[in-house]
Amino acid sequence: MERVFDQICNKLAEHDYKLTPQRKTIVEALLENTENHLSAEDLYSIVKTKHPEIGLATVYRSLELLAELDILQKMNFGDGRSRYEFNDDDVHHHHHLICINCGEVLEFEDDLLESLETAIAKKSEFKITDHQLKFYGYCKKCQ
Amino acid sequence: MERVFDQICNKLAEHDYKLTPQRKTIVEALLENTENHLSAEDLYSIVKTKHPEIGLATVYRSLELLAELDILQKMNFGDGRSRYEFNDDDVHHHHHLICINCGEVLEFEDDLLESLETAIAKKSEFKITDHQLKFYGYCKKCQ
DNA sequence: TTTCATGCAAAGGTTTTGCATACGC
DNA sequence: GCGTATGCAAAACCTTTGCATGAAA
Repeated sequence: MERVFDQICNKLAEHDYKLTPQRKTIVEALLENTENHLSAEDLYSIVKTKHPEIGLATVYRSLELLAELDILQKMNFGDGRSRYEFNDDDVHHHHHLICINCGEVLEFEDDLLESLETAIAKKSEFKITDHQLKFYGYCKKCQ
Repeated sequence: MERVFDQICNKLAEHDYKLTPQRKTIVEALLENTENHLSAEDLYSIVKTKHPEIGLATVYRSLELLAELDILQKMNFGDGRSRYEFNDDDVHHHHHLICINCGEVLEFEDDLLESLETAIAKKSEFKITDHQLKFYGYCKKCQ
């Protein structure tokens, strides 16, 4: 956990950004909720408990910055707000199962897409940097 | 083309909805721009040329209805607005290549995911109804 | 008539922006 | 001090909603 945190600090420093207390608190909140797919507003209320004077704009600006640096991935599950999670480049991608009834989001691991990706890249002449796979359906409870 | 149009009328009728002139014009605009991944606003300005008194709310309501009936699929390419395209249930799914520089969207066909889908469904106890796969990268021009 | 769809305007929700202040090197 | 980051408020943007009008069965 600490190592992840240090990596993030380094990546910020590499690009001449500072790890301000606000940014630090936001990253911590994300690290403590890796399974929750938090929105900006979610993070805002978590961070506010430790740092009551923080502004929502700072949360948005920090998230934008972290996504810019590929530390976070900005996701959209179709509920009108963006959600953020860590972007584990070195680890295999994981994907999402989204319940269209209750909104629950499950994750699953898969590396089947790597070969598909190279095939598509060749055919389309796209230089692919990332992919995102979502399955929609009904979770166990909602069927 | 005409057949597609009739199918849509039938599907509306099945569910006791009328094919009003506004809805008809919207469907026509979508049929004439199947490769363009139109947003509500895009459609609004297209439809306005043929039907100047139409309201933006009507466009949104029609799109919502058509998506509800699974005639359209509401998509999100990460630019803050929803885009709509026909949902060819009988045809194999197609997926999207999105250029993160210029925003161009290419489509590609693939049926590799069907087997993955059934495997995931079994493991997760989700009843999967749909999936969506997006590749992000740089298009030929932007590399 | 009765119902459903529309147009307009207003409201809602999320995200961005402007600007003065505060912070850290 | 100087440049960057912050907080606050306002604005921007997309989408939804309320309501009176209008069309169709």
